[in-house]
Amino acid sequence: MPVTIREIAAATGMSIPTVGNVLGRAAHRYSERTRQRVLQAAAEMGYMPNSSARAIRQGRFDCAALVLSRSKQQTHSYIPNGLLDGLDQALAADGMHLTIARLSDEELTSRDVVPKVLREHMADGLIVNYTHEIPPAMLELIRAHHTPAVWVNNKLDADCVYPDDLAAASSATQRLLAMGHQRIALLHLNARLGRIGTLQDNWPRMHYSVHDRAAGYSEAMTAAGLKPRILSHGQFIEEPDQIDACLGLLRGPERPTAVLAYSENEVHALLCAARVVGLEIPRELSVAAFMPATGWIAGYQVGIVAVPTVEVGDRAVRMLKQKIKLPAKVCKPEPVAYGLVSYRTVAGPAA
Amino acid sequence: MPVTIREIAAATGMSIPTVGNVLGRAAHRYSERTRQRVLQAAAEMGYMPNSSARAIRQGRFDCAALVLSRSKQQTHSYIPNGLLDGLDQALAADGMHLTIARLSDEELTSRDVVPKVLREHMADGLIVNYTHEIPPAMLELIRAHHTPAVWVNNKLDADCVYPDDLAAASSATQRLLAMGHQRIALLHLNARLGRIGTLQDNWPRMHYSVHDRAAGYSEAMTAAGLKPRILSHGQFIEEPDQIDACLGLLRGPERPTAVLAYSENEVHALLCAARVVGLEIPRELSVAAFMPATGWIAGYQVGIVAVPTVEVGDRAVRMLKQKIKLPAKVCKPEPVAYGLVSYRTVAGPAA
DNA sequence: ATGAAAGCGCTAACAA
DNA sequence: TTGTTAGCGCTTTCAT
Repeated sequence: MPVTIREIAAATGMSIPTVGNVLGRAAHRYSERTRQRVLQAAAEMGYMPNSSARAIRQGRFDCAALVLSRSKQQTHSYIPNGLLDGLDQALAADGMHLTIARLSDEELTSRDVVPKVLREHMADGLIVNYTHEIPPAMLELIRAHHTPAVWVNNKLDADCVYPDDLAAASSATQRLLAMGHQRIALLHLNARLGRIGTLQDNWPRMHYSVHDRAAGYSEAMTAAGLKPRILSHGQFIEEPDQIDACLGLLRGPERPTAVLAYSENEVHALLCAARVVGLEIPRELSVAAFMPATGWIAGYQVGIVAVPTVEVGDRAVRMLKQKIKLPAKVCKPEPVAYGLVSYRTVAGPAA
Repeated sequence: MPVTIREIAAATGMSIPTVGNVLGRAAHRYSERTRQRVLQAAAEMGYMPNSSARAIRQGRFDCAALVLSRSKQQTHSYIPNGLLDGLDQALAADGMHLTIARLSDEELTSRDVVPKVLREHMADGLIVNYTHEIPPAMLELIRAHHTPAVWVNNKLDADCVYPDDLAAASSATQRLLAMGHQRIALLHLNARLGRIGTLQDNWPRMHYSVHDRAAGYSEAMTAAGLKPRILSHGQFIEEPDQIDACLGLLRGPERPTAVLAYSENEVHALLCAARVVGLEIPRELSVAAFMPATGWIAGYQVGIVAVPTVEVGDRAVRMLKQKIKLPAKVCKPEPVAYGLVSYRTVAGPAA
């Protein structure tokens, strides 16, 4: 049986509100003696406030719910650690906490299996991390919930926070150009996100970063008077033999001196191919990848274009707090600039 | 303003309990007409039950909290998708949901920064996923919370659920032996988990699987009259050049015909080295790794010893539910058997 | 089959 | 400085 303020009141001979106030935000109104007695009794008895009782009284839950899609294919959660950190930190600043709801796409179509978090009222706002195109049933659910919602990692008309991949790809390319590289390739082998297409494609569409990273890269190359070179599954590679594809790139004519990889996934194959061909990194080949944090891959600490996951979480919570205050508020989409670019496998091209 | 049963009562002319009962578990006690009116009004007005109100009335939150350590180094959350799935599913079966609390080790030492989830009363139980050794401050916090707790992915004296790495390593090795392999090596290059040591080492210790996978493998090899061969950072490899280490293994005397990799991490380097040496997989080299799910690495779909993450989540929740019912109950540690072993990069040794 | 009354734990008025 | 009263939204008696 958990301890309540009533029991502390009984134990100390104080009234219930006195105990509540001392343990709450009005401790200063009471005498030192009373405070001590109450605090000591609370500590001894192991008191912890019941957050539901408070929630009901104050009319808010001090809670945000993170809504996630459920992907059967991926080994790890598509929640980068940084996102959780950013969310958690920003929420904790206002005494809020995070609750989780995962939905599989199947659940969304069959109406009765709606997860509890969306069926009941238990959060002041929703953070929706839906990396593919949002299924219509999902949108409807969120709307019907009448709870402020902010979308992360997705570009929408409003109320979203996402990494600015367009700008990041462009500036990363510019950096490589500034170092003297001319033959820079963009590598995107991972086919799981779906084929490259346009916004008219059927759901699930690819993540916006597929397009934006390619576009940012191309723009920077074109601006420098160079021809973009994108090695991308669905465009040039038919078979999923990634190492062979990379070998082709590194052995073919006009071997690139620098490669920008769409994600960690490409790096494995690329580093392997470089080793087979006998290229020294970074002297003969610079490698950089879009990743949330630095990581050692096959012995290399790979240069990264650092996806600003923490900041996305932080900004999403800030936006959500605004919307909780002013439920009618519609927020402009917020692209988040990529952070410092770290380049351990990157150098100028060999002379 | 969210809709309450009082407003539905006003709109339909029914009493508050009538509405509450119809929308709750006692709908059968009312006439068809009443039920229809109430349900329709609720639907039209967009009613959703307030879970805090219910929680306070019923004396339980229908909520479990997942307590996580915060690791600065890892790119992805150390929550395998499967764990979340298992937890979520088992909780949803009883109308429960999941809340998250992340603690950094720094927070644990300074007393006042205790996360809300551990400071307040908001869950009926705790699922603690602490992959390193549990810091004493943490244990104390959990104990002081007086809430049933189950530990996952860790071996403790009681109340824990963890993958049975010992048995899995042994049986995976036996399988390879049964296929005709004799020169089987265990590869563990990842140094991040800390050096291999004994239980007397200082915190943070390595994860138990480091020891158990090695032990299970060694046991099976020894039982077959073969000498175990463990290539492990801190034992033979001084520098973190993983590819070179793997090249050494594959080029050295007594080249193994099969390699059991501690995790995905080792596979990158190993596959790369195999390519450099020119070994055909799986004909000349079989590769299997301990991983939660199959994944393509550098173009290969790697054989796995499948970490039973879903089942761990499921079992943890079951155990927690028992402990919620009988708070005094102490549960025996539950090793979870590894699931079906899938082997796409594995075959018998070349004759 | 339905409603009246009471109460969960906490907090916000207000009174003393 | 402290206690009294009332009420958040919902559920559970117990009458009617």
